[in-house]
Amino acid sequence: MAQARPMRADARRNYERLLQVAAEAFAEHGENASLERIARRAGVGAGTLYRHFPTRHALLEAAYVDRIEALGRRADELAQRLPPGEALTEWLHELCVATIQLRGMKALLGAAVADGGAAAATACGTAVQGAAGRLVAAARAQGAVRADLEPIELLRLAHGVATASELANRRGEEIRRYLTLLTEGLRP
Amino acid sequence: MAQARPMRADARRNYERLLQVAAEAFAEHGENASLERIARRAGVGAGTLYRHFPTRHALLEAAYVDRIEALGRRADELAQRLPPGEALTEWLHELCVATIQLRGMKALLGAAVADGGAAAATACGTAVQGAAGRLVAAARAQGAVRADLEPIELLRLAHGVATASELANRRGEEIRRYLTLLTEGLRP
DNA sequence: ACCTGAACACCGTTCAAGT
DNA sequence: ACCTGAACACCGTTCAAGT
Repeated sequence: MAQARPMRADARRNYERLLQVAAEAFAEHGENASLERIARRAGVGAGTLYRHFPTRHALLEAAYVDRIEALGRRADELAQRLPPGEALTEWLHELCVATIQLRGMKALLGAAVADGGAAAATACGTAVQGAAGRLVAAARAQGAVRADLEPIELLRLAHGVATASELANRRGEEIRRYLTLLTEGLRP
Repeated sequence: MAQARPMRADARRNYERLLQVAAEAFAEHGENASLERIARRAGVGAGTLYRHFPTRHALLEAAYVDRIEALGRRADELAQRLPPGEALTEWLHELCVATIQLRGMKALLGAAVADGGAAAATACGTAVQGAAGRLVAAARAQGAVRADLEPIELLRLAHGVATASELANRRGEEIRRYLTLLTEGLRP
C-alpha cells in the first residue's frame, strides 16, 4: 500500500509517535487501553488520534501489523528448515506465544480469523491466513495432518489453545502441552 | 450457604430485581454491561447495587450461578444415561453451548477455570470443576481418554473450543466439529 | 438496616477555532 | 492540510444524608 502523497512532516511525526505509544499501551493494558491517554502520552490532541486512526481497531492493527507480517514470513522460514508437520507445529507455537505475549494481540488475531468476510481483507487477516494456508497445504500433501483440515479452523483452534494457556498463566508455559493435546487428540 | 439472617423485605426485593436485570444485561452486552444502567433499570440507586454486589464479578456470578450449577447436575444425568466417553463429550458440548449462548457466561466460566487458587473456591469453580472431575475419572477408568488428562486442562481446552467456535459465528454451529478435532486430534 | 442520588474522576468522540 | 482542546454524554464508584 504505497502512500499516494507523503504526509506533512508534523503529521508524520504525530503518526509515528501515536503508533509507538499505542503499541506500549495495548501491550500493557490490552485492547481497551485508554485512547485519550495514548493521545496525551503521545503529546497530541484527541482529534489528531482520531484523524489518523478513525477506530480503535485501526490503531490496534496499525500498531501490530509489523509483528503479524513477521509471523507470516516466519512461516516460510520454518517451512524451509523443517519437515512440513514440524514446521506447522512450531509455527502454531510461535503464533500462540505472540497471542499471549502482547495483551492487545489477542483481540487483533481474533479479529483476523473471525467470521470469514471482512477479516480476510485486512493486512493481518491476509498475512496470517496466507501463512496458515501454505503450511497446512504442505503438511496435508505429506499426510502429516488430516485431509479435511481447513487452515481457518486450525487458526481458530490455535486461538483457542492460546486462550486456554492464558487461563493457566500469562507466561505461556502450557502452550506446548495444550498444542500436543490438540494435535494428538484426547484418546489414549 | 444459608443466610444467617433473612434480608429485610425491601432489600430482598432490590436484590432479586438486580439479579434479573443483570442477567439480561450481561446476556446481551457481555461482562462489561453498564452497572449504572443495570441499577437504573432495576429502579435502585447505584449505591444499592454496590451494597449487594461489591464487584462486577460478584454480580456476574450471582446472576448465572443457577445455570452453572444446573450444568453440574447435568453431568451426572449424562453419566447415568450414557457410556463414560460419550457422557463426557456430550457434556463438553453443552458446556460450550452455554459458554457462547449468554454473552456474560464466557468471562464467568473463564474465571472459574483460571489460574488454580482463587477460582476453585467460587461456587461456579466448584460446580464446574467437580463435574469435569467426575466425568474424566469415569472416562479414564474405561480407557476412553488418555490417562494423563487432567480435568482442569480439559475445561480450559473446552473454553478454547468455545472461543474458536465463537470466532466462526455466535450460533455455535462449529462446536461439534471443533470438539471432534480436539478429541480425535489433527493427524490423519 | 438499608436506600438515594449527588459528586467526582475518567473516558470516548466530535467539532469549532486556530496555524 | 493538519492540529488543539473545549464540550458533551456516559460511566464507575463513593459517601453524606435520609428513612
